[in-house]
Amino acid sequence: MKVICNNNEILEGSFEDGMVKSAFWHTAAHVLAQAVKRLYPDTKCAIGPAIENGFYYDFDFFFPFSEELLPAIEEEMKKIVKESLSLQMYYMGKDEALAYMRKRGENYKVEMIENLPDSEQISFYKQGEYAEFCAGPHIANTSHLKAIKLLSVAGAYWRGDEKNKMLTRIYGIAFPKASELEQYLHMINEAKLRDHRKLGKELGLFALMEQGPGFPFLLPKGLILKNLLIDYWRQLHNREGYYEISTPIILNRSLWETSGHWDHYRDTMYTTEIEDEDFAIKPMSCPGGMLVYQSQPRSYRELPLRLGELGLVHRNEKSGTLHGLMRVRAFTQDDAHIFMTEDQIIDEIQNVARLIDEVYARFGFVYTVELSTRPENSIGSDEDWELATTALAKAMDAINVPYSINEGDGAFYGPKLDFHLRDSIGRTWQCGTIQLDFQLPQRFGAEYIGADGEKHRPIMIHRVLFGSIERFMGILIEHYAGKFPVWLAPVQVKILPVSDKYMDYAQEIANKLKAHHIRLEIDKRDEKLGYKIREARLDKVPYMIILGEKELANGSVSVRQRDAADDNQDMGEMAIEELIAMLQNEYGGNYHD
RNA sequence: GCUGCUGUGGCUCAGUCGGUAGAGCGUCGCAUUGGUAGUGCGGAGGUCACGGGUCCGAUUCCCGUCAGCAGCUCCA
Repeated sequence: MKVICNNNEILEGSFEDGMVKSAFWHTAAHVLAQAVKRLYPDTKCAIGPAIENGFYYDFDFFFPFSEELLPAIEEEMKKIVKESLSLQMYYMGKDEALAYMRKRGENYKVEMIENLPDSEQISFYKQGEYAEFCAGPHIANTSHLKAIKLLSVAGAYWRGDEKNKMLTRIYGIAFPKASELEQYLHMINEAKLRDHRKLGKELGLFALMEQGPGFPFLLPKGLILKNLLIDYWRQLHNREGYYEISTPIILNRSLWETSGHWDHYRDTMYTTEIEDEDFAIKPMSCPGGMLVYQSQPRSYRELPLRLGELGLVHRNEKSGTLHGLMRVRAFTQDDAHIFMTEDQIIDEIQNVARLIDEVYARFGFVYTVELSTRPENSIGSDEDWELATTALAKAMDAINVPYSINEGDGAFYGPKLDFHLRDSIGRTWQCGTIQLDFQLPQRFGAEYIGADGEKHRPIMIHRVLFGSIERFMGILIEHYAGKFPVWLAPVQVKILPVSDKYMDYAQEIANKLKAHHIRLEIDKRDEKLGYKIREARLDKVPYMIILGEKELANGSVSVRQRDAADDNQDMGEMAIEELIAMLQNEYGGNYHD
């Protein structure tokens, strides 16, 4: 496939090549715009790039657009593909380009061109009657776009600013072959099957009720999962020299004014009144941690002082942002605040980064890291920000963890390292974060007595590993597609008696397993074995054991194991001790025992 | 919050071009004591999200509210 770049340079490559793929989808976006202009000439085109999976184009339609129009546009796109239009690349001066776009009434394009430097030669790409100013590259001919599918319609603000007009964004995907498109659509469908909202309901993990939008209910099995994560967390933090604390959920206004939240975070906080005084429900646990630090005089010998807290926080998130367990209004942050001297910064950041890496590795996650720098609406001096940002970068460099820079996305009190995990359809969610903070200790007047007998100001790290335990659970559900490893499975073993004649034996076996803290259920229903197996399989239970005449006579159990292919493997008959040893072996990380 | 779409028994979904609703699964009862992906029969269960309007009559049409879905903005 040929790709045409600026200066009319021609490159040759396959679709699998990232640059070619991007040119391919970018061209598809142009064809989408061309089709829309043919069908609805008065529509204004804004912007239409290639994205990670496919492409989109933002339009300003002169009528209310609805999804039902997509098939017609898709048909028009197919016509354009059949016309086998060659792409031509040429330059225009800024004035000429402006005149061209003004004449066509493309006010969004005009605005974009106006923002370019005066001297710049503006590259245009043209196929057939449709020309668009664009940095390229594009594929050389529309005929390669054999398989096109428009996927969805959504609103998107012009230039991504919610103060601007909302445009209509059309998402699509395209491939050189129909079979590749089919395969892609199949994959999307498979991914949807592991959506944590669907699985959470099917597996009885959590529930969302309209009586509490954004406030998830954890069902018995979901709470087992959460508690297992907490057990694991406590064990790690014990090992790492943290103290666990618990601070109040409601604290008074003056505390939030001191911390700066009242000024910087007010919209997201739930507030209340107690005897005519303003209070707020905590959106973060940091001020509480700060007060614990200050509850007694501190010596440099105590530093670094690591205070962990599983804090239940509430944030008034806008309704449109809520999403299953991933984005909620109440969640448990596995927070910790580390108070330390300046020369302990690098070590402590590295310790936390290693801890995050250890935790994510335990679940088999790959993650990406972003370093977020000073935002506009921030507090503190330039020097402090500079020092803090450099410290975070240095710490990551020292342990060889790659990261990208996210300009201006830091917390209002300091820069941060964010750790992102992926959900089943490729959306990434921030989980872990490490934030360095010089401001809070200052605002609260925190101190410690140094070796020199003088008072000094500590520096503070805010950090979370899971981030939100609820969000982390959501990601785990999708990551494992509900098939939790034995140590995390809410039910590890399901006992299936062949008939109620073997119920006593089932209870006897259950008692033996329970003595080893194995989580189990007995299917006591009056149903046939095949039916019980089917249901146990849908529950994605790692092991089922079958008890009937044969097992009773031999004092044994028959075991079936859930395997990766979502099938069940018959492991045959074994002694109960053998089963327990096997489970304990797989347990590895069970922190109950 | 914004744009678009959706809202029918516990779940998944039919249906009503306006005359107050149905299936499968689940649940309950009875029969069946069954050996590796659904035993048979029977019963219960819904003011069709909520409020208002139009109409002789609204679950169906219109408006509003709430909730959900996709995306945007924001964010753990």
